[in-house]
Amino acid sequence: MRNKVSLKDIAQKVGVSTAAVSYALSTGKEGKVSEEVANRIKAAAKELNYQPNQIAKSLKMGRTNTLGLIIADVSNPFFATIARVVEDEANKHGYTVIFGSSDECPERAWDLINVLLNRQVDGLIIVPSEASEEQILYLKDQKVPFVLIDRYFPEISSSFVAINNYKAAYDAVMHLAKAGRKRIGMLAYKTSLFHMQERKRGYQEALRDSGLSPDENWLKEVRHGDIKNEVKTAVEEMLASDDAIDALFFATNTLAINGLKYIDSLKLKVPDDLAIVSFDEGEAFDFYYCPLTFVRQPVVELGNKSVQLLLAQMSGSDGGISQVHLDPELVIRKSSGLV
Amino acid sequence: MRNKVSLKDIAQKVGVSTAAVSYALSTGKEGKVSEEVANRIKAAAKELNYQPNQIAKSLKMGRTNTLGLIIADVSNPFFATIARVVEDEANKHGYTVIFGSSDECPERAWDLINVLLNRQVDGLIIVPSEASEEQILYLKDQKVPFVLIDRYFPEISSSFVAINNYKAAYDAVMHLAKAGRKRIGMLAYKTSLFHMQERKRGYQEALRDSGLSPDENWLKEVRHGDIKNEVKTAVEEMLASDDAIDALFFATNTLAINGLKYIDSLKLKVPDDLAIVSFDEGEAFDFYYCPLTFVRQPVVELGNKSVQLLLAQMSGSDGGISQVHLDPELVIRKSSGLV
DNA sequence: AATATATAGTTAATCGATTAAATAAACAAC
DNA sequence: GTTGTTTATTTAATCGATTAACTATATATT
Repeated sequence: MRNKVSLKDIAQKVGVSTAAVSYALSTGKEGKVSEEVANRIKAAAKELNYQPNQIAKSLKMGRTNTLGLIIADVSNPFFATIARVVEDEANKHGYTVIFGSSDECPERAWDLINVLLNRQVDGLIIVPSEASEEQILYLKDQKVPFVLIDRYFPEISSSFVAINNYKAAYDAVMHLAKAGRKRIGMLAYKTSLFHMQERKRGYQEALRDSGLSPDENWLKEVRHGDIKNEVKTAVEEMLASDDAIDALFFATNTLAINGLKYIDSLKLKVPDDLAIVSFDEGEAFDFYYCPLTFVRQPVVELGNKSVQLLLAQMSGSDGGISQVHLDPELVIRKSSGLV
Repeated sequence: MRNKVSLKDIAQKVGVSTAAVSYALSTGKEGKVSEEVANRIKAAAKELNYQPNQIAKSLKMGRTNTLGLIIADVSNPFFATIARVVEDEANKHGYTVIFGSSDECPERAWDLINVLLNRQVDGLIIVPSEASEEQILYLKDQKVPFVLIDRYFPEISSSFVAINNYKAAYDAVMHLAKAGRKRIGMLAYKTSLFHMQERKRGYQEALRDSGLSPDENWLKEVRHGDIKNEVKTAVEEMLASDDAIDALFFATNTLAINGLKYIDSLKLKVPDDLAIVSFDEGEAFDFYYCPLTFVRQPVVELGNKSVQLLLAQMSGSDGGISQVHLDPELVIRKSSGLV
């Protein structure tokens, strides 16, 4: 079909062995062939438009120069951006990225891991989904180089790049408290994943430290399935209780989008009726009438760092574990009612 | 490091040749080994957790079960969705997708094509960028199976899946005319790409057919570089002229986002001061105060069809060319001022 | 001149899976 | 009992590139 040109063809044309061709074309092997022959080989390679077969090279070398990336949800711009950043950074280092989305489903993540390992990726970057601990342990056991990103399991020792979720949530809620809000609600995902636990812990500690006694009705959790309706019900309840919330902290961008749509439908005004702080930004928020205060995650740094850690781990003899925490930034705008 | 288990290991364990193992484990070769030995082999494979090395398989078979996808811009949700759909559909057929973004830059597209071909992808799906004709001709010449998507070159005979851009624009502008608008502007990209020419043609014909004499100031084109400022200037001019526009048709979602932000800053009200129709939808529009009338492209069908055409082309003996035009749909909402 | 040392190139094994062809054993046919 | 056929299994070549080990010159050293 194509790419008929192999080392053999060049060798034949020039009248040398394939070994000579290989030496001549690979950098760093200069001494092996005379300059004159090397030039003839290079000329022939160019003339025939030789493109090396990476598959053959990979088989021989045991490396594919490919990284696998498993994100939790492509349709979420946060992860989509991570994917893009990881790809760029990997390319910069001569690596190709193959990626897939687990859609928060551990079975799908297993499939992806197998597909990627069968394709001999040199390493993996993973946003782990719930109940995927055994996958991580498996990778450790198999000594596959990998780095977790965005999320990790505190009880499993592994390399990861994540943000300080506790601090992010704490600062966000503290900010609402300082803005004079007394009844601050939080909308989170129902998951055992550590990053979400940390966000909830940050929320709770901030309430405590502000001298606000939390109402259990103020912290609602929704499942991944039918987000739209669950969010609606949750917000409804937070607003319906005797002491309805006067501020709401969204634990993720998807929660914020769904929550705000419902809040708008109630004709509630942000920030007067309800102050808002969200996790993450998003193009979607650009048209929201009230500029949102939000927790900005250092997505680019997260992505870049994960690639760098992975490459280091792959080349490093030690195979050491590095755990990186990056600090998010609270971007204060109108929706929190202070500016 | 990992995946130490090869056919050889199983062969050794069971005490047979690697050929026997290969036959026993590949479906469709049932008759080749006795059931008893086959079972022992399968048991050993499971026990050792054998995972076939796809690289070796690819080298031998000359197929990688991988498709390459080159899109024009990952940060554009339209293309991001296409990427996702293509990936899903390809997975369904047992193919993995490696993809990259040309960022509308032909040099980058060349790089990507080479990277993907070196990795022996079995076929390519491409959103061609401007001035990439020679790339397409190269692929034809090399007999690489490929399908263009979203855009194509009418002067080059190749398989593609695209929408009827002329009709989409014609319908959109006709709709504005029927809504009583007399001075309808269009904001497009400055590019020679056929799909954009078609959108402009649709706009112009619709004006003509509505008996509206087009003003040359009403059709503005911006370059990809500094979109934000160019859009601002363009919209400014369309509004400043003696007969300022009373309706505006955006040729893409990115143009719409930038244009609307600027229009909002002018305190113009949609649709009263200015009626709007946009190409494409997007999460970003969900929060726009006035629901937008827009041209909905059948993204899922586009993506699925492109994969199907490619697979057919790859398996097909004829290598025939199929050109598919899908029809977009005008979704009418408030911004065009008719509902 | 004999020996050591570069230099330039080739040979052949290797990576892991597939598969055509060869072989061996079991059984049937006449 | 020789020949033919079926069934089960192995041998060995192959895909394309890399590279250790080897060979054959040419050049340098003593």
